[in-house]
Amino acid sequence: MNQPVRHGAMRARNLALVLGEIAGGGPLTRAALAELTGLTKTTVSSLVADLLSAGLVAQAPAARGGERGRPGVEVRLSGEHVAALGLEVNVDYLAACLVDLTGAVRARRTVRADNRASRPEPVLAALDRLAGETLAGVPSLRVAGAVLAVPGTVGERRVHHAPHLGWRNVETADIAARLSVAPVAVENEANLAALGELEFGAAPRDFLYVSGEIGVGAGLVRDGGLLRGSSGLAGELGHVVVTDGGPACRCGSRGCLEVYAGRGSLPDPASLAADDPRAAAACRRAGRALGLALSSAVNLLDPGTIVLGGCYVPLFPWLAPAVEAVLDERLGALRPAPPALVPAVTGPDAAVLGAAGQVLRRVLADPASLA
Amino acid sequence: MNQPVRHGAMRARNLALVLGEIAGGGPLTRAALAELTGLTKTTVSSLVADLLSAGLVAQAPAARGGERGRPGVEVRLSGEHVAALGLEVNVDYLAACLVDLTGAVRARRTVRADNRASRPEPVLAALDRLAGETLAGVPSLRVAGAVLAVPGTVGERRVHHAPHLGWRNVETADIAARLSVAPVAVENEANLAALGELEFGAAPRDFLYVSGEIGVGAGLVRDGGLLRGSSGLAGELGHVVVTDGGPACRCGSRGCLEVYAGRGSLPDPASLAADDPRAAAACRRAGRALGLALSSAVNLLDPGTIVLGGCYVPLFPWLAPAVEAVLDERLGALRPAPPALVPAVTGPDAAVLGAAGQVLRRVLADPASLA
DNA sequence: TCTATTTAGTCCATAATGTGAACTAAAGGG
DNA sequence: CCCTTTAGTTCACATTATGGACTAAATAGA
Repeated sequence: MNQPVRHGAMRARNLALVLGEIAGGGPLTRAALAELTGLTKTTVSSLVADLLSAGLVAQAPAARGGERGRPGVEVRLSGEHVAALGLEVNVDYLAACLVDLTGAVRARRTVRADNRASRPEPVLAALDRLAGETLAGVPSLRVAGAVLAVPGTVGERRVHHAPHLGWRNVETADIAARLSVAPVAVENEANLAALGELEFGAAPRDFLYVSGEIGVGAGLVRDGGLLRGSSGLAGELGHVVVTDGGPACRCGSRGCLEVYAGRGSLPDPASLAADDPRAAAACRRAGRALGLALSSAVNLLDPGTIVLGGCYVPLFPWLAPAVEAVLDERLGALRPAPPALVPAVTGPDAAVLGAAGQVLRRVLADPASLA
Repeated sequence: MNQPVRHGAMRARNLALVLGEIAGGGPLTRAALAELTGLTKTTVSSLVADLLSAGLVAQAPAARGGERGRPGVEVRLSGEHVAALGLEVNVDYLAACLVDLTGAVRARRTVRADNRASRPEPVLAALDRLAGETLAGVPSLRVAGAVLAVPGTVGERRVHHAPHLGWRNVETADIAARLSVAPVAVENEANLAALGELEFGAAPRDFLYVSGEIGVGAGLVRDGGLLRGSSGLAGELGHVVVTDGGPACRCGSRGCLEVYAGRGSLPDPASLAADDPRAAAACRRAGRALGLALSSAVNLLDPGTIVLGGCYVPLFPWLAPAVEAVLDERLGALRPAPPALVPAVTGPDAAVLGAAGQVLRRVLADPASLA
């Protein structure tokens, strides 16, 4: 941010501006791009030429319906040259997926693996093999980088603590050194799931994603970016107070949301479908606790929408009424209306997809670094 | 953000870069600026010439202690030309203050006024008179703009709701039209107090400011900027759950923090100084509630530091131990250490100072708009 | 005191980049 | 077949940063 702006930086920004319009607004002619960006036709032509030679965009004559004038040439994102790798280490599986610039998933692999109380080295070796197999199927794409999703707290330079994996203070640089792609970034799984929902799901640009897994996490997406916190530990919704002095939580405290609404406290969706009244009651209890914690989160973060993901998705029809009742009750007078509550649509792939999406986002934001 | 970058924008950024270094790093010579910014001496000289002719900086020969070589000319912020107006409408007073570019308070006025259940027009007329009087004492300064602090929720274009003033849906444009300065922006009082603490207090760049008044508000400052929420309603710490089903709160819900730790529930600092055990016990109760709410806030927002402001400042020695005890208890295992807890230093002026500071920040971020 | 050295700041030719008007290209309409 | 319309390119020009040469002003040492 505090870098001087030279001619190169000016061009880099304009390159990103044009590429961003192409990515956001479908295929566009140079003339339309000039109109949209405010740049001259001359400049747009020159920028598009750079994007073409970098392989980021492709062009084709525009399909048109009888308008007068010379037909334009439409420029669109090219899926044929650049792609991004999303990786995930989770408690009982490893996953990799390759997504091209257009957002199309070109290859995907998942293997079961018990990573409880594991050491990073063998897990990363297995992950690197999986990544290699994933790339092997689609050899012509240049991989612009990878992002790794881990279920734990991730700071600037290291994974602070991933309790279910038993990892503590694992340096990002060490992780990167054990993988055959570069560059590699590491990010919290719930955060990446939130971004996956943003880019591959139906979520608006501004929402709180709640990831219901063994633990409960949350990622706040604001204007397309994540709230990370001063040390990357923001969004620990699972340890928000529900009952002062309630049952003990594995974090050492008591009455946290995770105790009431973690996967361990939720019924099987099958028994709900079978109209088991005990399961429905358990869902209502969890929903009330989730509503209480979310009311605090809404007061503090003011998200426009709340997206329930992970294991909350199949339970959504039973969970949502209780959550909404508490939100209505607690958020009445102060704000116009409580945020909308919706289920996630990306499913268990959200985190890997979000991880790949982060790489794509970096490419779109700074195409000059590839050209 | 999605604007094309032309030569003019390039220069504007570099102008801001140089001015930012001058503002942040005290008086600096052109050579030092070139070193710090990465720009060439030539460019720095040209940029400084623009800043000088805009009246934003002044220069004077450097005081030096026997080094060899030609002595440099030190460039520093000039307090003689540009200033900012901070304004505040609160429940029982109006305030205005004029701060020059160096951050020095050049004039300040406060008048008592009962603004409960008021209409905006007469209040703004009185505020405009107060602003006029404040400016009258210091006629040579050019006022670059004003920011108005109000105790309520503020969105992009309007004040949504200021319950204690009885204002609802008051348009920012209408407010601006009734004041004799321009441009005018409006912002929540707790948010501006947070920024006041940032710029005029001792807070780091990254903290949660808790404003204890009749209600309890909070402003999260991250990297020098504010977390506003999707509709400007973030930071409502006062209505975070402390006890599900606790005593009724004026927001219509129950067991909110405000019930336990609003000004109405806190003892008089004088009785604490007189060692009244009942007052100390009340403080401990409030502190425990504040600690519970803050533990949720820390889990969600991960601030590096928590600054207690407003009426919590005189109570800090009695309040802090209870708050810290709860934070230690609830945040133990997950993060390295709970955030530091410190009292605010700016006092009741925090909001007006922060308001003026916002104008200064805008000038520093975009000096080209004035030049 | 004079000269070398060092550091600050300016001058000027050059390079990068966007602008805008003129121009060329390619379509449809009459 | 020519006119009009729209797309895209060419070229002279403006703006701005660069970098080396130059000037300015101090101290150190002979």
